[in-house]
Amino acid sequence: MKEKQLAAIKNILRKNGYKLTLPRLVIIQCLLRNKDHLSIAGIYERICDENPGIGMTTVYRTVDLLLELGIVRILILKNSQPLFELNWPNDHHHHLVCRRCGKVVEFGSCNFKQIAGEIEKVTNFTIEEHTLEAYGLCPKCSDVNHSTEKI
Amino acid sequence: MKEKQLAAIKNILRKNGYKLTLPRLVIIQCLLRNKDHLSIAGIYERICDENPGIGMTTVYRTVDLLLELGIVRILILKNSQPLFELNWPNDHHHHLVCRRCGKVVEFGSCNFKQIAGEIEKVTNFTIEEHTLEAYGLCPKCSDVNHSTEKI
DNA sequence: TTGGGTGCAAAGAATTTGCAGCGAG
DNA sequence: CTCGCTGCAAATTCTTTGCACCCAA
Repeated sequence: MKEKQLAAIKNILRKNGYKLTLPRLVIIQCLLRNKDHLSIAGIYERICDENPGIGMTTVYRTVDLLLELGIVRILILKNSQPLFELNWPNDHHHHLVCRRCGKVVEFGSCNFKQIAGEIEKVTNFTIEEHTLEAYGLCPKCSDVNHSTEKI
Repeated sequence: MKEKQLAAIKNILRKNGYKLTLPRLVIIQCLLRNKDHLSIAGIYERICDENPGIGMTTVYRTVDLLLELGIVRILILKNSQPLFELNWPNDHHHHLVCRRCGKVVEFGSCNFKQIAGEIEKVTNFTIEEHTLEAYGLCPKCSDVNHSTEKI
């Protein structure tokens, strides 16, 4: 089933006249393999051992391309480099971030559409997309927090 | 009434043992004067003419301090440097950004609290804050868009 | 008076660009 | 074959740091 996703991505590249080169394939597979959200450096680290040839520059350029084609979504969080994740249709979700350990968890519920229309009416903007991030403490870090307070 | 706000900020600095220096005063007044959201460079540009002595480094350090003290809020948008705005209590709002011209408009409606509790229950996170940004086209850029399509 | 604050310059990160050679289509 | 893609290194851009001097409290 990852095959199917990979094939879909290959198709988008081809349809838009881009070549499927080895570095691009490696980077896409890296994103498919890691459900996590990876930074540029994170992607680079995970591929450079097995593919010593591929440089950081190529990671930047490939991720840029994938962003343009809508294959990848950027995630800009506080106190962190920009992160990237594959952007599947009908996979609308947002992120919950632990301000202590940086753990990122996805959540699906989002009732923004309920108010988007209202905002469009008031502002005359056309809303195309939105981002929503929540910050707090993950269960583990909440515990640490409590025990520190007891000291 | 800006006097009142300025006094409040001075108080926070004093209470936390920080000095109210000229550069800090100038930067705070710049933020009070400009309801817009300013980047570090934006703040610097607006103050450096009248205050040639103040360096970029001080703007970085002062904004960092104001962030720590909760006087200022950071706003991280796509395709833009981080922006900063004064952070008043009971002024919960979010931002609507034009993806073409970069115009930023504030909106107040936000029904996130309705689902925050639910997310906390499912994930065991403690949610402390959240950010919500909507992207689209402002009225002016929508028009441009239409006329270009007609050509 | 005195330690925190500042400016400058230099260091460090992060990202982009120029260009010659490589390889997918 | 050909032109898009890549790797390297250098250039830019953004941010942080070290240190001597300065000034608000």
